[in-house]
Amino acid sequence: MSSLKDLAKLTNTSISTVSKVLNGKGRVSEKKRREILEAAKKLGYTPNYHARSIATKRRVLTIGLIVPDIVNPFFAMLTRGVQKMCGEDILVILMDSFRDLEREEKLIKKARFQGAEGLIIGNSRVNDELIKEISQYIPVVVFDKEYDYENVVSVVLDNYYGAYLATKHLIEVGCKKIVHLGGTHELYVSIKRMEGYEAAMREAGLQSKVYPVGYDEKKGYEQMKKLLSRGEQIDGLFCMNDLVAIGAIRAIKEKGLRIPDDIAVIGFDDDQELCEILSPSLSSVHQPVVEMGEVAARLLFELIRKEIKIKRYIFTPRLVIRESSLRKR
Amino acid sequence: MSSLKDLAKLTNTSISTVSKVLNGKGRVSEKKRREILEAAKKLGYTPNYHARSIATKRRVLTIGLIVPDIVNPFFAMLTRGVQKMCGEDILVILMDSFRDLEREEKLIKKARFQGAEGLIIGNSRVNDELIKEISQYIPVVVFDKEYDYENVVSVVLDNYYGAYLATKHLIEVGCKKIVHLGGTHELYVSIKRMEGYEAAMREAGLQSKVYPVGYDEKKGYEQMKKLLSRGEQIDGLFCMNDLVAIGAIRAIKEKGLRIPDDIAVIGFDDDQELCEILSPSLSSVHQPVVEMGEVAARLLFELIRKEIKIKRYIFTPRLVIRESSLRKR
DNA sequence: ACTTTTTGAGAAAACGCTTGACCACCTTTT
DNA sequence: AAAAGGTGGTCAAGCGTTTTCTCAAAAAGT
Repeated sequence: MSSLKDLAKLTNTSISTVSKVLNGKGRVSEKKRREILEAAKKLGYTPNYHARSIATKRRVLTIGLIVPDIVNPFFAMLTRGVQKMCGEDILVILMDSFRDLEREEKLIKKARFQGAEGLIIGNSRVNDELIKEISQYIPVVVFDKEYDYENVVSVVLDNYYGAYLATKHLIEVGCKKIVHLGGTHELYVSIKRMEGYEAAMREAGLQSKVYPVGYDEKKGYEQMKKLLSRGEQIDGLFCMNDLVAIGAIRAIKEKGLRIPDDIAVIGFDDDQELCEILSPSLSSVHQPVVEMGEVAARLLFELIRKEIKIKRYIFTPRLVIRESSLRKR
Repeated sequence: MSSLKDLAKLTNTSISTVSKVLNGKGRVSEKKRREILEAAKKLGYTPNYHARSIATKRRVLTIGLIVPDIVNPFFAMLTRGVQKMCGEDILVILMDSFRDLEREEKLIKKARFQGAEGLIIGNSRVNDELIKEISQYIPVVVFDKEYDYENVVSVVLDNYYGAYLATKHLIEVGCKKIVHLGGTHELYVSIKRMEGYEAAMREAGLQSKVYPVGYDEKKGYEQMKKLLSRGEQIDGLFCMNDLVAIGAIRAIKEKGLRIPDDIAVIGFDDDQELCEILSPSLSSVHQPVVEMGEVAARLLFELIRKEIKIKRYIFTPRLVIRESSLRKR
């Protein structure tokens, strides 16, 4: 990499002159200007952003956003919310961990050495110790899990309540044999959703049945197919997210069963565009994701400026009932 | 913001000692160490990343990725591809323009002052002059449009051919009155798709009918509803992307028409997860988006290192036929 | 008690850049 | 011809770090 020094040497001028030419400041003769510009091109000079940044004392605030899967609409919308709050002057470095735990850990550890002054971690599976450690160095906002560390703020949806609402709704439309296709037990979100489901079932005196599945359409399809083919009795299905629900629906249709009459289905996340597009349209527990992203970013800024007031921000979910669960009793 | 200097002053030590403590290097007495750590906490010291970066001469390569809409799966997948190629050590600053032209321009202009050493611009509507100008300062990789500027590389899908393929397919399954729901005329992609459609129609001696619509489900729905309600004769529909197709399908269903028997529909982009989920599943022109993202990133690196060989990289689309167009003649 | 080694701490250069102060030289004015 | 003003350019300080070198003081060895 070439520097101003190199350019100055090459053109027999001083560093300051070169700098002035390149920035269009001060007065410099046309001749020298040309020479310098030419030399710059020849050496392929690029200004060192860091040096400039420190010389001008202009600090560009940079935050890191770590998501497990940017293609998942949930995280895409989260990202959108964060970006909205960041405007044009705060930088967001996006890191997709591809649901790879090892990669996620590396990303988290490296972030602060890469300029991030704060971290928003969407739905993580890394252990608490790492969060604790990293939060000693830079502030962290996490989703869907509450921590009691000083520099960590949680933005969570009340997953328990959302699951409870969904399950109760299924019960109300007359389902008796309600199954829950859940996520892995590593994830706080999954656990809470499972608990909410179980609570509603218990309350109604029904027996709960939980199958850990995963997060995508394929997993939902496979699991549901398996369940149906071994003759499991199901008339209601609460899925841990919309994608799983969609997969399950595919399996149900393939089996020739009707939705919602044979099996009523409800998802979680409420990716509106997706849910409404489907036929039958998919009932789901709505999370105000974009808003959550905005709040996360705002809280992170406050945390960075050390003017934080709260430790967590809880959003309350809302049930969106569509065709997939609207059964006439 | 506090600096090492402040800490040194506060603890009556030197800058170097403070630095050593904070980095756990060299030897420092336990007493001083404590004092310094405490002061650091008190002042809320955060190391200046830029200063460190320049002192250690470690340059973190940073690139900017500008997309019009991260929630759109196309761009989400693009992002994923870019991230894949970037691994853990190259930083991606993501900027969502929210399809706001003004914002997009600002983002592009600012990027280089914010540390980006290269720019990947996904599907832009900004004028060529801006691209030309900015590419004098930092290398640019663009999608879907070919430029003849020195520092710009294009990664494009052969949109013309894709549209041609799709239209021809509709013709082959027996459609006669094929309508194209297109994007705006500002976008190169849209134009190419329209041209491909028109070419195929001309070739078959059919009359083309193009309606500029937009990019999302709602727009597709509204336009199609309008067309149907005014009694337009349609038996085939080529949509400029999947979302528009989905909206159109909703309108068609609402009208009580069958797909593909009354109207065969085909989309563009082939967001697999989405297309397969639908019923009927949606035929679409497939773009290898993730791969395109990877290639874009790779080319950008080469451009930054000035070892670029090519000016553009063309991907050839492939038709994925599913239920929505599979009509028995 | 004297030398040698270890330990703790500071001074200073360097990283690449910006910027205000400064200075020669050349014009123009009076 | 002297003063005043304009050019074109250099010097040097400063931004916040890291890191090597140096040095004094304390600890250990003789």
